[in-house]
Amino acid sequence: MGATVGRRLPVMADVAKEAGVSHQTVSRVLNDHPNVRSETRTRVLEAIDKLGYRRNLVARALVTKRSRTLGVVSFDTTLYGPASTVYGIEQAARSAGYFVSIVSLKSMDKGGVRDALDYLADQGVDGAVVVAPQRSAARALAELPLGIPTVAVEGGEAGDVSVVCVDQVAGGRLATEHLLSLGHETVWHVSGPSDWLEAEGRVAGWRAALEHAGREAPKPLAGDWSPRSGYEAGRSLASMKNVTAVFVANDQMALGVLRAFTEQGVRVPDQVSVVGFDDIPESAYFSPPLTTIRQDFDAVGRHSIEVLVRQLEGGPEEQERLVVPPAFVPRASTARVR
Amino acid sequence: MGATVGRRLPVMADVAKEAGVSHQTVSRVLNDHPNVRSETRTRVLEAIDKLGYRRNLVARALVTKRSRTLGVVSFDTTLYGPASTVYGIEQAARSAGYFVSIVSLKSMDKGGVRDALDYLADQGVDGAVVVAPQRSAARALAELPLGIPTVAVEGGEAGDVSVVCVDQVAGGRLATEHLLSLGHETVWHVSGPSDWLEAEGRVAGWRAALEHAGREAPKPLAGDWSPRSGYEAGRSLASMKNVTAVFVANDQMALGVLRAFTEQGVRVPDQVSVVGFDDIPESAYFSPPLTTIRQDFDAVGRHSIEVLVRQLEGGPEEQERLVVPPAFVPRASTARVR
DNA sequence: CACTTAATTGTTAGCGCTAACAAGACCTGA
DNA sequence: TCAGGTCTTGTTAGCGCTAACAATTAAGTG
Repeated sequence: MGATVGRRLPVMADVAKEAGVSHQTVSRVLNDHPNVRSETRTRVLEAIDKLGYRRNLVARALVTKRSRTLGVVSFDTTLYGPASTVYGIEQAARSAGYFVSIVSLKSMDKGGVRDALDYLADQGVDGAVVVAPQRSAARALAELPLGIPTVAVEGGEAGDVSVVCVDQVAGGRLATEHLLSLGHETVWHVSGPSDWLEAEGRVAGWRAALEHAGREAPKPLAGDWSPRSGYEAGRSLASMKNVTAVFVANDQMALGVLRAFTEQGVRVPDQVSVVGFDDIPESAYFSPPLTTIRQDFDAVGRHSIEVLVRQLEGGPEEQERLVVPPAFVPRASTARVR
Repeated sequence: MGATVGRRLPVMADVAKEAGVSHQTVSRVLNDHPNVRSETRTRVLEAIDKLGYRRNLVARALVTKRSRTLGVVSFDTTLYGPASTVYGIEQAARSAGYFVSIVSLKSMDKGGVRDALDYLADQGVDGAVVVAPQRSAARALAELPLGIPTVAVEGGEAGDVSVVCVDQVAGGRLATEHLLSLGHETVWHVSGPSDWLEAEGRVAGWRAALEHAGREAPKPLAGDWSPRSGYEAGRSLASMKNVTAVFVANDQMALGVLRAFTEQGVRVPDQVSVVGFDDIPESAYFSPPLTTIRQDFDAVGRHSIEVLVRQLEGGPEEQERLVVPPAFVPRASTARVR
């Protein structure tokens, strides 16, 4: 860990001279080449330590044509879901020995996704993960000529890229079945924006569960994931007389629904049961604590990196599809109908 | 946007041949060198377009010794504050023409920060932003021999690195003064973990406002930012008779406090007023909607990049300190004392 | 012990780009 | 007309590293 000799950072040749070997031998030591005498290896290692040498990864990337950097394109990482997913991706990538370069987009239209991917490709990333929760993004990905191996997260049936996602349909079914099992005649639904695949999956699961139980599906109320839109849906629901159970497509909107119910004097879960989706850290402390469906974002992130790395490091190059199951989290916002 | 000729990606020499010039002229066009005949420039541009050429930024970085990539080290980007800050950083960096490489840490101890910075330096980043909200991280940063220009976000009086932060003391004062102005005799405080600079600043602001008004400061209750810890503090507070106003150091804990009060039959704001901190998207829909102090994370992120880029691009190299003011957001969780 | 084979090291070339210098084309004004 | 300058372009070198091959030395084998 010695100090640098001059003001110039030491390069491989400096280490070579110090150790009395050729720079190629230094390279061999650094790359764990088998055929290096252990005594020589020690000498080189000591020289590296003495000079405080650090390999120049840019030069290395130029010649190997691998940067050991992965790109991540995500929709608004301020939201809990994307943030958690990206976090999982980053952790997994780092422990697999890759750097992560992130592009967070305000809108996932085709142009945006293409530009982001071009941008990353320019930088020389070896592969990319695209968190593509909207149908538009998934389609863009399917249509784009991809220059680099790419994995889609929540990307629907995206062309010839591998996909890792949470089973949204199962989640919607889980929520709905829970409410039906409590004796509710039917279950209302506050959905996410129709362009989102996750929203669509949850609607499908809800509908399937109702149909399976032979119940009529009421017309879903459309939200946009925000607490505000949940609040508005909640006001509508509060004004109807026959609503006893609501499945809300995410926890933030569920918070808005709860707020509207509270304002209108509708007691949860006494009069109406509410189930959310996501299990954000706050939902256990809502009034009342929210029964919800947990998505394991961390697992999604980790898996996406596993799939990508498998493709990069000489896998069979075939398209994979990995589905992560959601989990039911019972809390106090649901109760048996009276 | 023509197709690639062979399977090999075109390089500068291919463009040069296509345009009938030397590769250096192509380089000049790409770098907006002044002395290129406009006719030649056009010819080169056409060749680039025809071949679908994209400059290899890795090779460029090797020779210029600038990668146009900035590193970001942050504490758990799953949290709203860090996530928003990193988002602001990323947007600002991109529009300034820089890539962003992110390392998100679970613990910001000295070793972690050093490793992260080394890691980024290895990758060849031109500079780094460290979101260092804990005292330990700030100290680590101050003591570390920094190889690259670095800016600290929320980093206290960090050695010789520039700092961008929100004025936490002013925020604490704002919250407390608001409560006092409503006629409350004193204001209780649920603080963040003592290792956090933000927590400390808020305590200081709270204390200063109370002292200025000649009031006794009660012993603060320590939390850890989580709703759970707020809930526990809330239960303690609910059991005391003389509590009429509480300033909670973040919105998540305030949610827990509200939950505890609701459970104990303490009505907010009729019996107790509550003020939070951060203004997370959910807080407008708490029960009741939370009066809070907003931090402009986006501005913090943007400013940190401005400062860093100024240092990188030949600024006067002097240490800067930029303070972003917080904003008071009145909602329904506070009321005049009766 | 000479002769093959393997282990270890060195030498050379080149990844794709920009910087530095060199050289030719083109303009001034006297 | 030509010396002096400015524009425009080309040539050469090299960033720091790894790959490919060459050269040297050590180790087996009959």
